Amino acid sequence: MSVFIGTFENKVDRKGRVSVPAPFRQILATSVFQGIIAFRYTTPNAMEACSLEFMERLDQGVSDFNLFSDEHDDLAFSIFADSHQLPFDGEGRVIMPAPLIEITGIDARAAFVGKGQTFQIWEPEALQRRKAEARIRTRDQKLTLRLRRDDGGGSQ
Amino acid sequence: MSVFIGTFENKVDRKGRVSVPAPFRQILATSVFQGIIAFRYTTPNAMEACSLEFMERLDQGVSDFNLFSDEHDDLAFSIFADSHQLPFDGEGRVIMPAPLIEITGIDARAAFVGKGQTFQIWEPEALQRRKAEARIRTRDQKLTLRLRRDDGGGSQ
DNA sequence: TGTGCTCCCATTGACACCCATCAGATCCCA
DNA sequence: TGGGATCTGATGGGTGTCAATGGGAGCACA
Repeated sequence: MSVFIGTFENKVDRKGRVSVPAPFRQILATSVFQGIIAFRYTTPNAMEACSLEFMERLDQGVSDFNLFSDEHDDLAFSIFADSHQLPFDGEGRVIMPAPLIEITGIDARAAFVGKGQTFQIWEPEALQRRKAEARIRTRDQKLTLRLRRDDGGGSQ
Repeated sequence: MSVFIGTFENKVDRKGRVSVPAPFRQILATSVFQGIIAFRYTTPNAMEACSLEFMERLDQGVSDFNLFSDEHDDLAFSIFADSHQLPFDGEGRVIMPAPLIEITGIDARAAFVGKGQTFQIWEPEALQRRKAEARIRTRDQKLTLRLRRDDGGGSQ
């Protein structure tokens, strides 16, 4: 197992803790950092999450721009500055940081959505709406899945 | 753990001391010099910071991003001359040097912003403005994150 | 003698760690 | 094939520990 697959909905307790789904934790088991990195990216109402290793590879990608260049600054800000390192507790839970709760509107429950090398965390109802939209759009546009020629480094 | 991630806002006490966030300190724990190097670079209203080791790599020009190779003298002037070596006290705090306070406009609070291999220290409100800018600009320019083609070590 | 800095100690509040319970799935065996 | 035993994952809650902060005592240097 190496990719995040499936959707799981878990409870957020009054301390702000959520269990990261066991299948996801299993994928992260080999990571040096026992936990997840959560950050905001383009999708509104959702936060992205990944392993620390994935983040480090992003960093190297960013560094291919010149360090201290404007592009690097902007990207570093958008990604690293608004990232949160969330360690697992003994039971595989993480604490939802306040800023991310605000962005996502997560309250009593959180939905974990696999996206391959990363996953997202949603407020369940917002996720439902998003899924409905996606269904309609794919039907209308008759989008089909295309397998990508395998070359290793997929982007996001 | 090897990259500076996240934003942390701490108080500056009347002696000019600030706690360096614990996660950052942990990354610096293996450094020979127990403290941080703070210096001014192009970003107005902010100071850059890193470990002593990172500074040495800059100096040798062996950093991954072959940085300023032509302009080493300029680099030496703009960075090394205005660098400050700030040791931790017993509680992991550093003292903000007057010149850097002046540049950044830091007063009662200071925000530590992870940028991967380095981090920045900001006056919190100036940081908010900068973050908003960065977000707009990355969206407008459609800058996207790219994973560097994986050089072997790819875990997950 | 005064100023500035470095240790050192006290306080506090958050959260990391620990343990208990509960629900669902699987297995075992009569 | 049905019922109990077992296991794992999800959830709830208590408490000790540590990070952040404030302040004071001692020391160096002017």
